[in-house]
Amino acid sequence: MADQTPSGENLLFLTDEQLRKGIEAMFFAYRGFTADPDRILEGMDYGRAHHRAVHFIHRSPGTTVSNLLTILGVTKQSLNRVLRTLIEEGLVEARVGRRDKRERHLHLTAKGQELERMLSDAQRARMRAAYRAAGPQAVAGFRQVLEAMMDPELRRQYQGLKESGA
Amino acid sequence: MADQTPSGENLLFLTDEQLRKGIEAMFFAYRGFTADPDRILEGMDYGRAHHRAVHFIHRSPGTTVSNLLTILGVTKQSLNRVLRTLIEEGLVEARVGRRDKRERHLHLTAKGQELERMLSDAQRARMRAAYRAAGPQAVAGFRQVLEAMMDPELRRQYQGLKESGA
DNA sequence: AAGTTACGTCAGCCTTGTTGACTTTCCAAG
DNA sequence: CTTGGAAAGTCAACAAGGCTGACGTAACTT
Repeated sequence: MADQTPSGENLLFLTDEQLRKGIEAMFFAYRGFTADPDRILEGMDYGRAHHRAVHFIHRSPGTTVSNLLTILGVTKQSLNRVLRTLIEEGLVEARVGRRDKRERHLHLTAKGQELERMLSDAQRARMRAAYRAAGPQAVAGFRQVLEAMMDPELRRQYQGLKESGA
Repeated sequence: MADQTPSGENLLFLTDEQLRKGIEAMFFAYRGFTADPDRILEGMDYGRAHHRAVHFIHRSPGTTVSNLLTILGVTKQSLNRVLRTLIEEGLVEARVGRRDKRERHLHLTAKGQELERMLSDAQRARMRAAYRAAGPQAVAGFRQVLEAMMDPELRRQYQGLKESGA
């Protein structure tokens, strides 16, 4: 219960300096994280917002617009602009719901899947390299800390995506 | 050298599914990461870009404009817009260089430090909670993976920031 | 004296986010 | 069967924060 080493554990990893380094690590790593897809997208008519939509439609085929809205955390006007171009250009198909005809169920077309694969190949290549360099133990820690950083609401969204994997 | 379990190690953490979960974890965690400062900033005249500038000026007092440019990875026009308002509103002071009078050395004023503290307190509180929940082992892994994800150029920038820690 | 560097600035554009207002469609409950 | 509200789409306007290109000035370097 003492102020120092409260549970006999070394708490040096909770110093402000360590926390600041963690913050900066997130900042720089996120830049790397988005760099490859951004590079691929530039020149095409699409951007990061399209990538996100395509990713989650791939991830949960048949998802509805409002589902996607919740996951992406943007307004429907914002999402709609993105979705409209994806549909117009034949990357995404919006099927009217069978049960509830107000809903649109979103699917990637062959062309959409092709783009998704290009983007996620690039992004996974970087993740794979990082994972491999750091090792399984580090990867487990990485995932734990990231999960703990999420808002509870988002954490549930995240965990709800199929194949939660331990 | 076989295709399966190449080094006798368990490589299940490198499956596409695991990599995708990692990608999604980054996405959702980054939202949490920026949420608190964003909340504080909204309503003020500032945004995320101002936060970043203030953070790195605090971190490296006396840094020059072009230094900051490199770290933030934006154009000088973009940074200038942000820096101008920070200087006008008395959060940042730009001192003409003693040795090289072309350079401007950036410092936070008392008012600037006050904002920096508000923002970083909020952001560190979340990091601290996440670190505490995950434990020191996990934190080490977290940092390792993030470093491995950075572009080499950015990794050097990151490591160059004082108090590298381990 | 000439060239280069650091910084600032004007103008204009793009992407991606926001509000607010309104319509259409459709399910479900009274 | 009507009606209330949810789901989706759309128009308009705006803001933040990126970008490019073109210039200007002061100061350092060769």
